[in-house]
Amino acid sequence: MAYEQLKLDNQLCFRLYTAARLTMGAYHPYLDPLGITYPQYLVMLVLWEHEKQTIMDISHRLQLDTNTVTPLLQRMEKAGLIKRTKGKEDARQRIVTLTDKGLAMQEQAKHIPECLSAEILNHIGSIEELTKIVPTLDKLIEGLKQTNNEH
Amino acid sequence: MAYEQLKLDNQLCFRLYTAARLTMGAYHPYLDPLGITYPQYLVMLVLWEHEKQTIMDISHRLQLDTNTVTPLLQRMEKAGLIKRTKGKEDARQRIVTLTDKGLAMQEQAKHIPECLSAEILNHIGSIEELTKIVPTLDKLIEGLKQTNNEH
DNA sequence: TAAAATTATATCGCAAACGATATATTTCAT
DNA sequence: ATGAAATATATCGTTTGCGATATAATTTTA
Repeated sequence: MAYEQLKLDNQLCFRLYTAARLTMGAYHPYLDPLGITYPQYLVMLVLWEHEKQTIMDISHRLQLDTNTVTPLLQRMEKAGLIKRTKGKEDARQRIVTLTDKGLAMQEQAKHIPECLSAEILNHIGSIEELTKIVPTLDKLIEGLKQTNNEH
Repeated sequence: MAYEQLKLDNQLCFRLYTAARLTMGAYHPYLDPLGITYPQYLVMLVLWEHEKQTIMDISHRLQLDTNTVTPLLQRMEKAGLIKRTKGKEDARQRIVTLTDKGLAMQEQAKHIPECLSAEILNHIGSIEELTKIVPTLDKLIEGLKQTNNEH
């Protein structure tokens, strides 16, 4: 009935879309106790790596536009995880820093990656198989950044 | 500063999340002329494969809950792409079928997959490398379905 | 140096996702 | 056959994601 290339099972993107959503779902049991969502967890990862960052830094790092990141950070500020202060050198910028609460959360979060790995390992056999696809995903991401910039 | 395992570059999920979003972005130039979004495109793929489906069928196929699919289908019905009729045997069910407009869209859409492939190929070198990760993604997805059902 | 272009962030509106809850219909148990 | 459990779908509320637009500060250009 349908064209072969239009079948759902032949769509790489559908797999990425589904894998991404289900993986975020798998984080739920670990992030709920911390009171943060998966995108907020990503922001925390970025800030735990480098304490002081502008909105631009964060949005570049996460490949998200500021119209997504700004409200995200506003909610995180309201939750007491971060502070947003005006830049001194460039007053357009906002400097984002962790609060004590945000910094302390790192200790509670440090086991999350291995918990996730263990849980997936239970159902999939080998983690090596997953690490093997990382370089391809990175290439794809780099390629798509360019593709999307052209339009 | 940060724990090694908490670094963003060590997160598989972040790659999936980013790859999925950027891929959806790459569909934009092709889906905009059709007036549909990427999730709506997925629903069309499902319906082009099997004309008559219940909400359950569609949501199982796309791994989405009905609370996502129902509003999606309502918008698609308003756009004149599908019809939703009460099931005759089981009145709880809704049978979703394509309108003429929805069916005709298949012709306009049939080149989209190869356009996407070509575009990615431009920036990444080989499509084979991408097809190689498909079995791993499928295993991951199956594993995550189970993981998420346990909680 | 004043106007124009650029840059950094914010706001708005809409479409997804998804947890929680509600409603209607069917099936099951007694 | 009737009340209870299960099933299919819908609704509500919140957070994301993102295009479009606005605002404020900086840099560039004439």
